Amino acid sequence: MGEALNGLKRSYYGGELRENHIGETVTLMGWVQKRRNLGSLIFVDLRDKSGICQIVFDTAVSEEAFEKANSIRNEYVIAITGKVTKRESVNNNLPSGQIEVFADSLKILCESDVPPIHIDDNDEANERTRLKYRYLDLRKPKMQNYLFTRHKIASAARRFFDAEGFVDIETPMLTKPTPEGARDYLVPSRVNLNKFYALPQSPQLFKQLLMVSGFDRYYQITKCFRDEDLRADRQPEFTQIDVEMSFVDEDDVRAINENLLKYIFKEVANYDVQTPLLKLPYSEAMDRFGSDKPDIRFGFELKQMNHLFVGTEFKVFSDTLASNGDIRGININGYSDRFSRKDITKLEEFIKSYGAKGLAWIKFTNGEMQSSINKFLDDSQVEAIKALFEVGDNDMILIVADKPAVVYDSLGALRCEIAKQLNILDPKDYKFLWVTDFPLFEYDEEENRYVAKHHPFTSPKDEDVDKLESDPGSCRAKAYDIVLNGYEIGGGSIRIHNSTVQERMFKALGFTEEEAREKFGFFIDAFKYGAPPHGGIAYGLDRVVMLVTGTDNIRDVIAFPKTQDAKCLLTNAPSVAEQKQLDELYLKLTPVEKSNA
RNA sequence: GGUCCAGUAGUUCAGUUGGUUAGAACGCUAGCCUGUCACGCUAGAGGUCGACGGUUCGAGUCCGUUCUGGAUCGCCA
Repeated sequence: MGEALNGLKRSYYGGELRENHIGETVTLMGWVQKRRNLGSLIFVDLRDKSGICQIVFDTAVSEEAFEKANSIRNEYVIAITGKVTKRESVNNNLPSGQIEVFADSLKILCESDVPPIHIDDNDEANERTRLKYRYLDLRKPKMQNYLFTRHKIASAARRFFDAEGFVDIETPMLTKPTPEGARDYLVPSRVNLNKFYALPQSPQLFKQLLMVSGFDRYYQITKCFRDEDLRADRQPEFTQIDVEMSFVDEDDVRAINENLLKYIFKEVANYDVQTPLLKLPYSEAMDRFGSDKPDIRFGFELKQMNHLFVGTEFKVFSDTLASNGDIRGININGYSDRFSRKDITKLEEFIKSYGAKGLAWIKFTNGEMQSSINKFLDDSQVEAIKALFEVGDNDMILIVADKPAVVYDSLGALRCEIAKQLNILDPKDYKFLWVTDFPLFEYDEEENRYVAKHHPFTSPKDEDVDKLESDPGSCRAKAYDIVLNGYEIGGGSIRIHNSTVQERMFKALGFTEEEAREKFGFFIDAFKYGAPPHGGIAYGLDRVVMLVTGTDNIRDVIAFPKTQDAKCLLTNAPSVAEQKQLDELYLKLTPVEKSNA
């Protein structure tokens, strides 16, 4: 049982006390980090959100108070009143280590069971345990710092947008299922039997309608939901900084967002973002880095080698060329000695997960060349390769031959994997860039049709509008992604604001007129009543926080995250619904063999 | 849907070729201790080795199934 406050007021956060407070009588409240009992002297490390402050109980207090101090344990919630004193022995590891508080009185506000995890940044408890007791895990200073940083980023963004005349407008959480894109989370409607809302994958349509309504500049920091498989950087519900502007083109949107990033990174990380940011067309990003979200903190760029192997005896390469495939390599320049044959075999295993069938290699060490394809290389080829990759000593060329998509995927991932293994990535080195000029469509092999690469409301480049019907594959979009250190932290586009072009777009995507009407009729209609040219962007807030805090786990920056199975280990959601609820919704469950109950 | 990794005390881990009573550190409990801050010293408690099944005289260890968590490919307009 805990004692009541009875009007007692906290006068300071303990971690904020310094030498200038010496002599003051203070009241502190917080959690017991640690008690050290030396017999007739007890030290207590008191923790609150500001940090740690050492409290001392000695024989000057009443015997009763001393006994009480002796009874406290880790994670008890206590309030103490006492005098700030210069320490006899200082602790330079503690910001408040010059002082301590000699306690006169102690209230135990709440006792605590022995916690299942240690409240300490160095605690290495299994994530399962941490998530089950998330409220304890979040007591760790490191975890608190993640969420404080998250708050600072969101808060800086709001200040920036407010100053620039953007309006924060909420859009519905219960909305219309969207046929394109990710799987929706569906919500049954009780008063409209057999009908469903979907949770928004993004406020896309609503923010565009707000532009039609004339709000001119909109932003919202809001949850979005996608029922897809999770990853270390992907959660089923995540937070988007959503932005839309009227009467703008691509450069206008990019310019204001560069200022936003400059402001946030200065405020939160004291980092100066150099603007204007690098702009890389999609085709160049793929060509040089094999990725549309390249990490440009290091080189190892891809080079096409097809012309060097025309007429080669090496069957893998000749077959690749015969089937319009691609042969590309990367030069791991200066690190050849860091990779044994065994290491290269592991790299080969790595790229196989991306569909590549093998990895050819050429090492140049101490003036000598070793290679897995030695017998297929003549002197002129070797010279050409040296020239192409500007080979110096201690270089290693890694080569993949396959369908272009496989070559891009595997080598793009490989250069990042190798940089990671070499430990040459500085997380505090923020390398931003825009990737621009995305293809408008990509071909979906399964559905046998073109699908929108970004979304169906993305405007084609002006010069490509005429190719919507004749050559959709070559249409480029007024779309841009903002990329930071290999992560896509945001993406956006100029939207279609012309209902005729919008209808042509739906047609190109294979929608019949009826389908387009049924799904997006309200949207097409809206654009018949005067829609301004508009465009915007959306950031993944969680990813931005990850990059600023330097964690590679998105769950670290979300207070109550889900597991890979989209479960919440704390609340045990999702769970079985009560029959009464199902009956009200006229929902009937299909028995499944594997019960998750 | 596929591939890979992990699961042993509250926590993190060790556990040899299958062999006696499954160990360590931290944490916890009790006692002692006036300058600790990774306090120290003494004593002690604490285990369904994720679960089920199999092989064996004998299984933490081998085999199968399954559950849980993680990484990743597909997927994520």
